[in-house]
Amino acid sequence: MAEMLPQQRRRHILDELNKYGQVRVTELSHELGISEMTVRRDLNALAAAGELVKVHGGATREQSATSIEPGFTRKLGLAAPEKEALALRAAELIEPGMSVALNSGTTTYALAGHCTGIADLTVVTNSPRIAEVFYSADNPSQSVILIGGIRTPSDALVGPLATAALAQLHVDICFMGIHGMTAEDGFTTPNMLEAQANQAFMSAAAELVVVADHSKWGITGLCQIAELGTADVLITGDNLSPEAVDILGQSIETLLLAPTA
Amino acid sequence: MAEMLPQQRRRHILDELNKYGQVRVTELSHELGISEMTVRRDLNALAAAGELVKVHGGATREQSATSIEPGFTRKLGLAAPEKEALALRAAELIEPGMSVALNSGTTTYALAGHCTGIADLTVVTNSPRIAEVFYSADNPSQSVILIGGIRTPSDALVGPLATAALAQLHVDICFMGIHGMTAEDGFTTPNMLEAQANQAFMSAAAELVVVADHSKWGITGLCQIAELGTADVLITGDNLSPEAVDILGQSIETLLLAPTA
DNA sequence: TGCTTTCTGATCGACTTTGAGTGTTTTTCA
DNA sequence: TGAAAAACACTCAAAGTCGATCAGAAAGCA
Repeated sequence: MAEMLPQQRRRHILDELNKYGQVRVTELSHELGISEMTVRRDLNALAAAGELVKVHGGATREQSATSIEPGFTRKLGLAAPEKEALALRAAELIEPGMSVALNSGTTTYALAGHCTGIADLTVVTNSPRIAEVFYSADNPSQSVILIGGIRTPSDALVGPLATAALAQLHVDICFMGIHGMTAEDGFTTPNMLEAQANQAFMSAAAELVVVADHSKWGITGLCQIAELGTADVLITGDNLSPEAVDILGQSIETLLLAPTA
Repeated sequence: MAEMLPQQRRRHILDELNKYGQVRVTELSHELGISEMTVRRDLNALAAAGELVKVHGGATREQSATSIEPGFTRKLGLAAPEKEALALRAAELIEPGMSVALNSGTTTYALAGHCTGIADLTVVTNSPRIAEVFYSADNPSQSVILIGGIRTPSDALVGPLATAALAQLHVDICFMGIHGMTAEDGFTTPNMLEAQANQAFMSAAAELVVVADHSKWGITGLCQIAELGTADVLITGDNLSPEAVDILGQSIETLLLAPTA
């Protein structure tokens, strides 16, 4: 191997990494004809730049999508206390015997955990993860309908199959988690197909309850699901700014503020 | 297997776990070419990180260990070697670019583990667990359609929603696991709704491949799915009795016997 | 040329990983 | 129930890896 500029050398390391998914210090040292110390220095620089992840013996590519989805589990941990409060407040709206729809989201996921004890519940959801909560609880008086479709990264089943299935169903109440809400743009989500599925949820429900923690206010996602006024009830945290509460109060009939402290 | 960095090794363990739902210390040791002690250390580290749950002999996914799911996981363990052999044989029938249907079952679950690497695959299934295998693998060239419905104890989504969804779809090939088969009653299953869903799978597929280990022969479930002759291909173990092979050969065009030893 | 800056390689003590030995615990099966 | 087999955890020595440090080499600049 001819002499290489440091820049080329690092480029080469990244190429190797892309080719094999891993590089080891000893191999690079031998292959490039440089000392292990220099290889380590290169790896350190590349790691600092976020190009790779150092591990004992060498380095690997960052993405670890295969292990645990950070998208869902981690997000649940973030605003967990407030989400729990919203979920508790939402669960109070559910009576035994009702049919309930839960779209996919971390707040509705938290809500699901509080619903497994309610008798004679029929649950409709497009989230395999939420369905799993009820499967595990195995409450014989409950029935769970999982809507089919293709899965988005945020664990929602969407697409033609999902909307077609929802068109056939009618539920008493739909709890809907969203990604953003503003006075102008209403409820929004970053995923177009999810927005479509959520609209199908709305059509299938006699009553629409939107659950959204205070951090959702002021955020506009790519796609509008509905105007603010479409929701019959909005459940949010009592740490929402008074101005926001004021604006929301004008559009939405019932505003429930869950205690967050 | 090339030398692996510890980090990669652990990821590999998690991949195996996602594919098969369980891993064994001895198998991993042999497969990765490392001592059992090192495998145990890896499992301990992964268990400490909450990525899996250690059990005697190996490790399982958190889900199946905490939630009571005797129907599925245990059954997989029983005839695992033969099921694996069938799955391998079945996977050979799949070409890149195909659309494939997998009904719910332990054999098709095993098959799913061998399909995650096939490019441009479209997978249709009514098993959340099988869908999860593909979600975890996260192969960007594959798309997974999960059929909706209500869930049976054996992890199948069935009912009107399921059959309606399948009526809209057409796949090149359907792999179907069954519970019993005899000359008189054909392929059978104990669950009526599952039988119905399986018939919908058949209608949606250009080619029907039934996968059934030798223990299924002579068993009649409550509900007939189809006559023996309906299957284009039957994949079973070579430890099936010669008489059964003879009878099956008369009804079914192609009989594939997977080596079980 | 002489000076500074940057890069490099060797050394070395500290740390990590690994597999084998050994005794204990768990499981299996008669 | 009890013995054999399998799986387990603990420990230790060897091998491998790491980063701090320092001296020399190379490159940039006046």
